[in-house]
Amino acid sequence: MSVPEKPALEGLEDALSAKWERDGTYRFDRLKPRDQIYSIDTPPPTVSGSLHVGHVFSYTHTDIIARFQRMRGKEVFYPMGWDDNGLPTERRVQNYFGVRCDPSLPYDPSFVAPEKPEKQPISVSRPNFIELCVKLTVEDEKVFEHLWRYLGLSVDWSMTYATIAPPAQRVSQMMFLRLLQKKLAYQVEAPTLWDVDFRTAVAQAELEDREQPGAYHRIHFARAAGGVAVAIETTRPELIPACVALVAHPDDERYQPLFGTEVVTPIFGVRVPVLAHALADPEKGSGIAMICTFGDTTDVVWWRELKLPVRAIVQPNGTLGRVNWGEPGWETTDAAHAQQAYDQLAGLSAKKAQAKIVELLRESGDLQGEPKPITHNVKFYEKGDRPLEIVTSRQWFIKTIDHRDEFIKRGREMAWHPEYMQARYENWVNGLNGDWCVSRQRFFGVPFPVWYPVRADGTTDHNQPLVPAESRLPIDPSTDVPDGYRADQRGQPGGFVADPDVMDTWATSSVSPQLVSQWETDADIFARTFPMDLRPQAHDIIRTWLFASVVRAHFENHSVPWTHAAISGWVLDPDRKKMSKSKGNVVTPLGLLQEYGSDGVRYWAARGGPGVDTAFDVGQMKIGRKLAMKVLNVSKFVLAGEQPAGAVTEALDRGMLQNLADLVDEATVDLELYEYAKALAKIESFFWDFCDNYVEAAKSRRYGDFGLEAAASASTAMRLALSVLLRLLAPYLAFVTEEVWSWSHTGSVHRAAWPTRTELIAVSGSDEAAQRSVIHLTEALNAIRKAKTDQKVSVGTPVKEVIYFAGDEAARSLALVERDLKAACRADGLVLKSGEPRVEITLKPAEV
RNA sequence: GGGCGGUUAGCUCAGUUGGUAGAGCACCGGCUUUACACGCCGGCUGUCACAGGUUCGAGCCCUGUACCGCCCACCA
Repeated sequence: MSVPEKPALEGLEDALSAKWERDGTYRFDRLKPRDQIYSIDTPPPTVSGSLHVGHVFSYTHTDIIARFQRMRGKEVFYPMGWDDNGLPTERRVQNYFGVRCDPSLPYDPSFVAPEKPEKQPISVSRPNFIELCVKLTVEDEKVFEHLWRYLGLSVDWSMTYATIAPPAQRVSQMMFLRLLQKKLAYQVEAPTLWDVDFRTAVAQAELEDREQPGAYHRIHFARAAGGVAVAIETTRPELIPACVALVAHPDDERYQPLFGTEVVTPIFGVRVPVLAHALADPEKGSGIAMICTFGDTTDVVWWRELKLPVRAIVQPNGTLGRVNWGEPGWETTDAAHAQQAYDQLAGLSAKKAQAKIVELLRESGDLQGEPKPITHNVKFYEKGDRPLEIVTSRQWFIKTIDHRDEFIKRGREMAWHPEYMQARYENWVNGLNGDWCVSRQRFFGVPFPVWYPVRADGTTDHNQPLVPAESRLPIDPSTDVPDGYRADQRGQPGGFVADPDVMDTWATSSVSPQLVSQWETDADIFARTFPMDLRPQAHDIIRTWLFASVVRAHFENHSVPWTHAAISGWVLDPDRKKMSKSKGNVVTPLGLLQEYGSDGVRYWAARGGPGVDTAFDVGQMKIGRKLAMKVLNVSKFVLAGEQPAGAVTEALDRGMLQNLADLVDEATVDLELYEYAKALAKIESFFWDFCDNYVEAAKSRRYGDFGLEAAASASTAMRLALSVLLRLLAPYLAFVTEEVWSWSHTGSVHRAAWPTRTELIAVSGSDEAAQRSVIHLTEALNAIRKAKTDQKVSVGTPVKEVIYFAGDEAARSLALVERDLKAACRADGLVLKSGEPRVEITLKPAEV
C-alpha cells in the first residue's frame, strides 16, 4: 500500500489476473437471493477455431456490464463455456489423429491414437472418437482461457462448461425427451435440405446464398395423346429424369389449353401432367417450369401441394443413383432407351451429369438453341462447398411453425439492446417456413437418446422409439442398451437398433441457459439464476442461437430464457467489411493486448456501442493506453506523500465534487440502460477536465501555499474524487484502476461499491454557486492560457499581472475561487473586471 | 421485392425533448510546467448524403431519392 516511484502499465495483466484468481475476486456466492443476482448466459466460443479481435470486442462489452452490476451490489453469475460440438471440431479431429468415426463399432477402451496420422484413416467407435475430441479441445480451452484472463474478463473460472461434456449432453437429451413426450419433437421421412459433402441434413437457419454461374437450357417436351408439345427452361437439365410434372400459373393465357393434359419428358419418355399453381411465375423463362423431386424448395412445395409422386435420383453423396427404368414408379414409353441413356448419368455428380445430359439432349434434338449463361443465387450450407441438394430422409424436427406467435410474444418480454434488434428477431420468426430440423448425420455431437425395436422380419419400427429413463442420461445409444434388452440383441430381429444421428449444434447450444443454471441438477441454483438476466451475442446468430434458446425455454420452462438480450456489432476492417479469416485481415488478439495493453484494447471495444459495427482502429487503443497512463500519473500525484486531512471547505473543491456527483448520476443511468459507450464518453471527458483544470488549479493550494486548512480541503476533495473516478472507470480499465486502488485500499476496486451522489454531497454539501465557479474557472484558465500561448510563453511562466474581463455573473462567481485562479496562472496580481471577455497580461521583465 | 441500420471535419465517432455544429486522432504552432514528453497549451478543419415539406427556427420531425452494410424472400 504505497505509491510506486515510477508507476507502469507493463505486467499488470499477468500480476492482477493471478491476484484475482488467488483472492477469488469473481467467485460467485450462491447464497445471495435472486434479486441480488445478475446472471449471464455467455456465448461459448468455438474452440476448434481461433479467437479473433471480434471476440475480444464483444466479450469486453459483456465484462463491462458484469463489472458494473457487481459494483452496483449484484452477485454476478458469469460462467464461461466452450463450444466443442459440431463439424469444425469433428473435421479437425479426423485430420489431427487420422481417424474416422464408425458408429457401428463397439467402444475400445484400450484404443490409443497414433502419434502421427496414418495414411489410411483408422475407424473408431463413436465413444472413442468423442474421447479424442475431448482430448484435443482441452488443449484449445487452455489457450482460450489464458487469453480471456489476460483480457480481464471477470468470469468465475470455477464455472466452465463444455458443450460436448456429459452435463451438457444430459441437459440436451433430457430436454429433447421432454419435447418428445409433449409431441413437440417428431420424426418424419421427408425431403430435407442436404449437404452432399458433409452428407447431413441442414436447417433453414444454416443456409446462405451464393452467386453461381449457371445457364438456362430450353428443353422440348413432346406431346402425349391429346396434348400439345411445349418448351420449358431450366438451370438443372440433369434432373429431367426426376421430373414429375410441369407447372404454370393458373391465369397464364398461353398454357390454358395444356392444363390437365400430359407431355412426355425428353430422352426418358415419361408421361407427366401439366398443372397449374400460383407460385409459377409467368415472367420467368417460358413461364412454365418443370417440377423435379427435388431441385429446390419450390419443387418441394409444388410436390406437396399438388400431391405428386417421388422420382428421386440425387443420392446423399451428391451423385445420381441407379434407376431401373420400366419398374413401378419409373414407367416409360421406351424403357430400353431410357435405361441406355440414364446409365451414362448414373454415378456422376450433378455437375458432370449436367454436362452429359446436355450432350444427349443435343443429339436427340430436344435442346432448343444454346444454353444461355446466367449468374444466379444458389443455396449453400454455410460451411459447405457444393450447392445444397434436397434428399428424402428420416429426420427429427422440433415444432416451430405453429408457435410463431408465442415466440414473438416471448421476444417482446425481453429488453433488447439496442431495441431495433427485436425487429430482426420478429422478421426471422415471421419468415419461418417449416419446423426446425434438429438431426444431423454426423458423429461428434449429442446423440439422440433413442433406440428402435427391430421387428421379427428384420425391419426397424420407427414408430415406437425406445427411450431411457431420465436418470440414465446422458446415454449413447450406439453403445448403451435400452432397458429390457441385452447388448447382443443389437441389430437382431426382435432386438433393437440405435438412432444413428446427433443433434444439430443449435439444438444443443440453445439449452445453455438451462445448462449453466443447473436446471434439473441443482434446484437451488436454478431458482437463483433462471430466467437469466443477460444474453450477450452477435446479431448474425439471432436467427439461430437466440431464436433456438427462446424456443427451448418457452417449451420447457414456459418463460423467456433471459430478460435482456445485448446484441453486439461486428468489427470491421478499414474497408468497412466484416473482419474474417478468409480475407486474411485478422489480427491475433494476444498480440494486440500485449502491444496496447488490455486496458487500451478494452477502451477501444468500449467505444463501440451496443449493436454498432465498429472499425478496427489501433489509434483508439493507443488513446485507451494513454488514458490508462494518465490514471496512473494523476493517481500518483493525488495519493503520494503525507497529506493533511480535514474538511472540504474551498469553493473549487466543493464545486468539483458536486459536478462529479452529477456525472455519477448520468453514468449510472447510462450503464443501467446498457449504454456503456455513452457512459465512458462522459466519464472520460470529466476525468481529463479533472486532471487539466481542477488538479492544476488546486495544486498550489494542496502544496500548502495557502495554509494547512486550505491544503486539507484540496487533499480530501481530490482523494475522494479520485476514488470515485477510479470506480467509474473500473468496468472499462479493469487493470490500471485495480493497480491504483491497491495503493490506498486493501480489497479489490471491482468489489468496491459503485459511487453515489450521496457520498459526494455528504462531503461537498450543495452549493450551486460553488459549482458554477468551477465552470468559470475553467473558462478563465483557458482564456489566460491562450493569452500566454499568443505571447509565446509557457503556461507555467510567472507573470506580473493578469487582468481578466468577464461578464458580471462570471466575475462574481470567480471571486469565490480567485486565489486558486491566481495561483494557476502564476500571476503576482490578478484583477477581475466586468466587460467584454478578454485577457490582458503583463509579463515580468526578461531576466538578464 | 420486404425489413432493419447507417451517411456529420482528412480519419474514428458523439450530438439527449427541434434553439448559434462537437470530441479525439491527424495536421500546424508553442512549451523542460516540482503527477505525467506515453506530457501540457493553443490553432486550422464542415453545402450535417441529396431533394422537398412542417416550423419563427431542422443534423434532429415528415415525405421521397441515392449510396453503404446486414437480415429475409425470390432464384424454372
